[in-house]
Amino acid sequence: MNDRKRLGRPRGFDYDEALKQATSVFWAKGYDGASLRDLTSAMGITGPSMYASFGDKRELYLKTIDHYIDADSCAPLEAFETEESIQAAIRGFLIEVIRYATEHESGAKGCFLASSVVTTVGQVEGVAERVAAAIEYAETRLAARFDREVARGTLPSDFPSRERAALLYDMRQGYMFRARAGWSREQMMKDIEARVHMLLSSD
Amino acid sequence: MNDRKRLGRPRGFDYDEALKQATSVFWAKGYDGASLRDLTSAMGITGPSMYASFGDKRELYLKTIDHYIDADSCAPLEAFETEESIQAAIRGFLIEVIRYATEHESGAKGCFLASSVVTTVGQVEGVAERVAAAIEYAETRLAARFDREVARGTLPSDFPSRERAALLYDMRQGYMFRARAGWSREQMMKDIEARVHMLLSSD
DNA sequence: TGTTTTATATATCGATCGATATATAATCAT
DNA sequence: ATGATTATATATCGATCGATATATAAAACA
Repeated sequence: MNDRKRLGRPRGFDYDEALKQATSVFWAKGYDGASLRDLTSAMGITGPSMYASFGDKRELYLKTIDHYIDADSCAPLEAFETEESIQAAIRGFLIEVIRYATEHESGAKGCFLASSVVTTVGQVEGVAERVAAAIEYAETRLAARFDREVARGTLPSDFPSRERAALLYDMRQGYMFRARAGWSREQMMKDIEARVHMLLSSD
Repeated sequence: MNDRKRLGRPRGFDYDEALKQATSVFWAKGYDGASLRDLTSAMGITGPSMYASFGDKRELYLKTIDHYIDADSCAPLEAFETEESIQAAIRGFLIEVIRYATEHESGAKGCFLASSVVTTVGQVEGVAERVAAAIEYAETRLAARFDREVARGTLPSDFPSRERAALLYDMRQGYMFRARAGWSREQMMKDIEARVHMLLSSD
């Protein structure tokens, strides 16, 4: 169906890279605060190219959200899934969350979804369901590892996986919010061990 | 110094009520998304009256944030401080948070700070320190009651009050985020009891 | 009553907004 | 080479943005 070579003049910029730059602008300035001039300037393309490749401003915005969910916020989840013990997994997740919240390459603090996109729910059609899906997706992956530990016998058979996954995700949201308010990495790293312990407590 | 009667024509609108309406508009549309026409229309005043009474758009925005922190988000904290037992206090706090997140009179979901203001950190001068102060204020009040319970002997002497207060606040942020994404009151009420228990766990 | 002071109402400012019409450039198909 | 197709560049559209100049209305002071 889709040949590698398409008809007509090929585009002179990298689609995903442009989307990434647009994400940074939306992240830093918000949906309405990001003007088309801000966006196209950061993307390195002209207005008409943006409209031709991405649709209008709203469609570009939704594409940045989808791209972000797919590609940008996975390090904590991957740490959670690959660390050897469940303790190390939780610790790794929280450390990566804090690192991400405070040291993102774009210079923005927090999380695109939690710090910017959340404002446009109810204002930009299509946003609410994407945010809800992102929560559901992350919690499912978190709960899955807890379930695997239960199956392996390293967690008790009545361990409330889904409940603890939700709590872990709430901790993530808390860190994102604090980072946005200017909290430092060091401030947030302090009670990680206590949180690891609490997330695994049986009683 | 300030006589009750001031010189000149008295203003024809209620200052705090206008501020409250402005808050709703900023909450629903964000800082840049809220136009002066949106704002003045909701406030029931004309443009020049807004500028005369509140300054410019940015100053109005900061005033809505201050007013919101002072007056609008206290129900959960008050429940936390007035309930008889510490268990009931935590339960009451979480229930009030969920109610607030899903049933605010303005129709907006979530929390003004967590769902809108957070986007404008780094964009509108004066916002970051206000958000940080709001976190600090809430956590201090939460930790204070834990400390009181320790003093009363209803919590162990090594109970980590500040740490648990922070976790309780993170739960709040999680609920606000979920509410913004469209989660229902019922969905969020499910694991309250488990959370009450976990927040008080000693081991 | 007249002066001063503050608030409101009308009208409108220049700047910027998102979006596009038009023309040109670069590729594939024939 | 020629036509079809897609991307880019320039210029600019009407609408709306935040903000204000001017004139009028309503109060306290003299």
